[in-house]
Amino acid sequence: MERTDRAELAQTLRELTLSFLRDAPRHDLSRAAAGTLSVLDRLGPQRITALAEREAVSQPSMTGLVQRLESLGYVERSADPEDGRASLVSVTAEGVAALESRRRLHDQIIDDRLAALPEEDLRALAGAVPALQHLISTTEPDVNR
Amino acid sequence: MERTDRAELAQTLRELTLSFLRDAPRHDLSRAAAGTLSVLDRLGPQRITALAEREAVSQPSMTGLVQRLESLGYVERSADPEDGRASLVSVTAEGVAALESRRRLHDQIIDDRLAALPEEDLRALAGAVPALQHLISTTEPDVNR
DNA sequence: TATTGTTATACTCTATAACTATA
DNA sequence: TATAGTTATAGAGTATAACAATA
Repeated sequence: MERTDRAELAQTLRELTLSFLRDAPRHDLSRAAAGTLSVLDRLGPQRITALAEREAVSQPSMTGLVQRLESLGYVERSADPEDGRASLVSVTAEGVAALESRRRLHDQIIDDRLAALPEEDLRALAGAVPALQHLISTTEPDVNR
Repeated sequence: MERTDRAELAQTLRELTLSFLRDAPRHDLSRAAAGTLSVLDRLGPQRITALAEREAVSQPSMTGLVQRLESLGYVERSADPEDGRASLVSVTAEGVAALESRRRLHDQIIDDRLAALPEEDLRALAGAVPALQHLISTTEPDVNR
């Protein structure tokens, strides 16, 4: 693929991301909140520091986020039996439900937009699904949110 | 296209969006800030109310955003000669430069990820570019940011 | 009266710096 | 000393309600 073609593709993907981003305010969970719940859901209880690194936020930010999620009933905290300094955060059933609700809502918004496209476009997009999935995994081990 | 296939496509696009979204904190301009500068760049001076509607934020939020952009030197305000109540916001050369810098940075981040894909995936994505552009325009008249 | 915009107020989410407790 | 986490503080960015000025 030519370098200029790749640049055009990158630009298109940037525009697509930003166009979907405008829909984000309709959700109740922030990106970091949804990402944190997803990590806890898939990987089990985690320390504050590990969550902060994964979500690319500071440790104090993650402390505050966990406190907000705790007050919403979406996560619980327990002492780490192996390290008296650390605590382990785990997701609750309510947290999993909120996460799935957010995913369904977001999928529905995108699906509504797809429904407006002609069949030809949908075929082209369907053909690109494996490539898109590879692209997702290029730098991002945690995307299923 | 089958409904279930479309749902899978929607899910893939959601995951892609969120994986790119994690790169957003590296930029200095917020989504609303970048979108506002882009509108001013392409459409010329606009009223606060028009900008608020376009960016889907409240009028007071846009007032605050414009004040911050003004203090950064990215926009200027002048009186509307046709309506004493209104003011017109316009982008400065510094604002355009900041906008373009942000676009280049984001495109580069995405391009770096594309560079890691095999040629086969790139071909599939290239074939989906027209469809992606149509998808961008389904609900979003302002995406070139 | 209706519209344009600002101010007042509050909450979320982010950051850095300073601190406490444990390793 | 180093690490895990919290608290203190500040700023960006969002909202609603109340207000001033103009149409």
